[in-house]
Amino acid sequence: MKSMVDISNFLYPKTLEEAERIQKEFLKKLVLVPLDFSKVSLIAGVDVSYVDDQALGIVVVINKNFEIIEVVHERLKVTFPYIPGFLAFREAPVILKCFEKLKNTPDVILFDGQGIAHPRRLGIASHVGILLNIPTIGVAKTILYGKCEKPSFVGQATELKDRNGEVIGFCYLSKKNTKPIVISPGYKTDLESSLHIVKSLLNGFKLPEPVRLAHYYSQKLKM
DNA sequence: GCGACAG
DNA sequence: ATCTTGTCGC
Repeated sequence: MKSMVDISNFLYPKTLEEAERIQKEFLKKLVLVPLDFSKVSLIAGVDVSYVDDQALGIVVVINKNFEIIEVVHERLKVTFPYIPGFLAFREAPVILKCFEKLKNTPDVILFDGQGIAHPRRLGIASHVGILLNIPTIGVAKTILYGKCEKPSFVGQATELKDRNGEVIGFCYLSKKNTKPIVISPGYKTDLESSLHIVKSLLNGFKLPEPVRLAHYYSQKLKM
């Protein structure tokens, strides 16, 4: 996949204030529209793990039959600390590096983290989606921002709402004896389509297959 | 000022 | 995320 990202400026803020300005600027570019899963053929999953001060990024591309089409990985020294609300500034660099190497162009990308379920609507899924101009969805293991009632049975989705009561995502019980996952649209997807797509990719596991595989490979690559 | 707080 | 063994539940 060809690199079309004008890296450098907004990728490495020097202060939190600068990072917040970038998020507010990116918010203007945020687009939330339905994504027809029937027109999707390639789905990517992204994950990042760490070894000392090195970030290991992984992108796994599968088709709708859950067959692995491509896997790429890259390493990059981390330059930004982990600060809730600013995860993208820590992980986007190595993720973008992976996409520069990727030959396929996925129709939608699933992230391990939030989409718009974020204080400024700019979780890592939204952030990277804007940079790549590819539809994205956030699939997190815990809530960063917002409140929702706990789903009580497998398959139930409860609305995740912000302080104003606006729905920004869903808490979804994808499997028995597990914690609900947090689903939110990232970019060029919406609430309904992001939930539908994630459900379609579960394949019996807690996390959608692309994300599960990405996490699996990122861990295995360190052995 | 006191909690909450993706990976 | 990462440091780490066994263990409860399906």
